[in-house]
Amino acid sequence: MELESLLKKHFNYHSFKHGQKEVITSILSGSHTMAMLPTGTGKSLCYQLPAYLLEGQVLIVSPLLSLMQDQVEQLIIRGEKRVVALNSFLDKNERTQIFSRLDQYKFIFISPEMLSIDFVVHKLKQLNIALFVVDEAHCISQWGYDFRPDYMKLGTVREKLGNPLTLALTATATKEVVSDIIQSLNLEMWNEFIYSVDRPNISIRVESLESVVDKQKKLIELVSTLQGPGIIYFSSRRLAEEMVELLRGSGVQKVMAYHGGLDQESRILIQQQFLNGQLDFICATSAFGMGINKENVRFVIHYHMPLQLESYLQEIGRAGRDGKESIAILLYIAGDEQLPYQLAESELPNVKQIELCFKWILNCPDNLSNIADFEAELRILARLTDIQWRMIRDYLQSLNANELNLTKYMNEFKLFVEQRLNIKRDKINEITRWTNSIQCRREKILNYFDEQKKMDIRNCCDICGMDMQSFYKKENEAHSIDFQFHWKDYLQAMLTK
DNA sequence: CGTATTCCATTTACATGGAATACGGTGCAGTAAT
Repeated sequence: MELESLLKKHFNYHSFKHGQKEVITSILSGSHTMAMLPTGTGKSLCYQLPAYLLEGQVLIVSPLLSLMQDQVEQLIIRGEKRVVALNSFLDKNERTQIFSRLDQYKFIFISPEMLSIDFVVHKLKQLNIALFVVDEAHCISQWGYDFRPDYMKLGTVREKLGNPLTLALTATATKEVVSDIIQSLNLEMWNEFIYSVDRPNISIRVESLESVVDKQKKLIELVSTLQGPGIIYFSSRRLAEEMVELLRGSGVQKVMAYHGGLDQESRILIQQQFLNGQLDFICATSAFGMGINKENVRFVIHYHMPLQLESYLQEIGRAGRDGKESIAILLYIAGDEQLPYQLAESELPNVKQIELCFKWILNCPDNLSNIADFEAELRILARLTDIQWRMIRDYLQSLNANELNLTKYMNEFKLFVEQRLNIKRDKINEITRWTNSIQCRREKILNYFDEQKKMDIRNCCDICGMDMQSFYKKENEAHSIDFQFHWKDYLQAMLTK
């Protein structure tokens, strides 16, 4: 077969993994393609192989700078030199240079934010874009509404680029997420490849506890007895840091915290140390995980519950990529769902803030023509975060300045925010119900993703019954090999690239 | 909502309890460029 020989030639693999060939064939037939492949199936091959059969450039929209840099590196290591990442890492000179010879690249990685700049789109338009790829496409649905609104503009961008052939890739997607992706990309006809989200080798367990002290004790007990390596997820940076100290105090040494508050260097370092086995445990926020491919993670513990089952599934999916038996444990105290509710609420502007803003604008003589002029003042006055301000600003900018009925618009905006909040609350309700349920954990998750549980699984979940012995450290376990890893050299290499 | 921190009054103690307040996640990004 032609595809297999290409696979051998460019990637040195002998056979495709589950789903890859179908997705690639679909693209090569010229159909827009929505592919949901389980974590660790080698999603990037789905656009990299077709790239060699298509005339023109492959444009890949990627959510994280680190992910882009990583993919670029991988391609370069494989001998593909025609690769570039368009992002804020480029300095002025590099940028000028690269934009002047964009057509010489085969693979162009880009952030959705960059794609919202007119100049960039103008430049891309002059290319022959053979394939428009949205990597981690669930970000559209998960982030696009508020956190990273440029994700919602990808459809418009696609149109400006002349509706190129499109591939959306993700590992987690409910029917709603899939339809969000299709809609916001403005796809009319497309092929869908949806595979099971189930990961039979991950046992699922909820530990109900009475108090914070119990929870901390339980965490220490688990981390010191379970077979590592493992990831512990928190919804608070401070707590992640504190638990590292607590674990160290209890004799767990090879543990570090990872969250968005750390500088880029520390994040790279800690991630690498975990990948190399110099760290056994990571206390992390949701900042940790996307694009991390560590095969032998044996457990994922949640100290706090995520804001939706989609996130939960993504996070526990980082365990057991090697197919070996692994465990996911959620530590739960009744009422824990209050933190997610609070996080969801504080992300959006509240009624008071909205009223304050509109009132202020109403009293402003030249109100909507130059929003940027009063940004600073208004933001301080209403104590708006970046995200809150952006939502308000984008809404104001969408208004027709000729017929200003601010009261009407304000109520419309309030309603819009209320609806977003209700969607977020529903998701939290869903995961809370799941936590408190007495039905098979796996079955309920699968049902949420519109699947049925098809087989009996050993050590399925705490409801079906499981033997915790399988997950404890083995006696006389050989200590993980310490690689001679010179982190200073590594960092130097990363930073001078 | 729940937890941790700060503030303040007490009846004069350098400490303590209770009230008020702050905090809680995810990331990209030209100051022109066609």
